[in-house]
Amino acid sequence: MRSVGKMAELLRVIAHPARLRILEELTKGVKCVSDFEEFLEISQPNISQHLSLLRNHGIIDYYMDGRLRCYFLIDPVIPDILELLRKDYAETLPAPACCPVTKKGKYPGERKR
Amino acid sequence: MRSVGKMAELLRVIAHPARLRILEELTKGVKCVSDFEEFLEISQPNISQHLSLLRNHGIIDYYMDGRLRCYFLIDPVIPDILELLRKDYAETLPAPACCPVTKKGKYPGERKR
DNA sequence: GGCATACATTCAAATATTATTATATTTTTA
DNA sequence: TAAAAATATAATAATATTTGAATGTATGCC
Repeated sequence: MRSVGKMAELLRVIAHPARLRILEELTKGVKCVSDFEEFLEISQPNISQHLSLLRNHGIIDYYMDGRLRCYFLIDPVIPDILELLRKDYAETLPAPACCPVTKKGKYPGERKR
Repeated sequence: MRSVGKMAELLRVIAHPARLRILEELTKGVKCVSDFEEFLEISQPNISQHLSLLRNHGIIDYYMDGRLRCYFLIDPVIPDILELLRKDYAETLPAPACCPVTKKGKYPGERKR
């Protein structure tokens, strides 16, 4: 079981639009840096920096193909997280039943929303 | 379908150890601020700051019970994400099949790991 | 009304993240 | 072997996040 610290670290590392798009692409297959340049409107060094961050955290890896670096996903939780994020939830969660569970609480007052 | 920017924003907001612990507790039921003080080793104002951030992003809400604020989850994706993060994955993803999909690539060279 | 409780807000300092620019590295090709 | 291609690294500047300290606000109770 992952610690809360590790969970936070993982989320922090993927919580960036460019990195999410990189990961989305990698769930479809191997991609090299120049492939990413085609659809990310950020500079090449910046793409490399995002890729390095993901690799340093064990989320992706690469192999060499001539002078290309072919990146691919290695962390299996990533496709699952992306699938959840794409999902549409119709409703917010049901409001809690009338009586608060909190230790000090008594009968609930007005809901402020 | 959530935009990549919205996905990143959601992840960024929950990607903090204290906020993850708050959310873990809230998946179990309603909690007020003093309940959180018992297991988070951070100051009361800091707890309030984290709660405000989560509320400003539509992840939690509260109702008043006398002078207690009873917080509860409203974003339905949160329990699902937490469940995924708790899950243990035995293996890393399988390495990609031998031939890179990348446009420019030829036959893969040595894997550098 | 006055005090205590429960909690929020504000401001500032410390720290972390991000993007930019310039430069370096590695491999292929001519 | 020199040049070009593909990519990484380093340094810096801009921005965002986090925390701590002080103070503010609302509610219930005496």
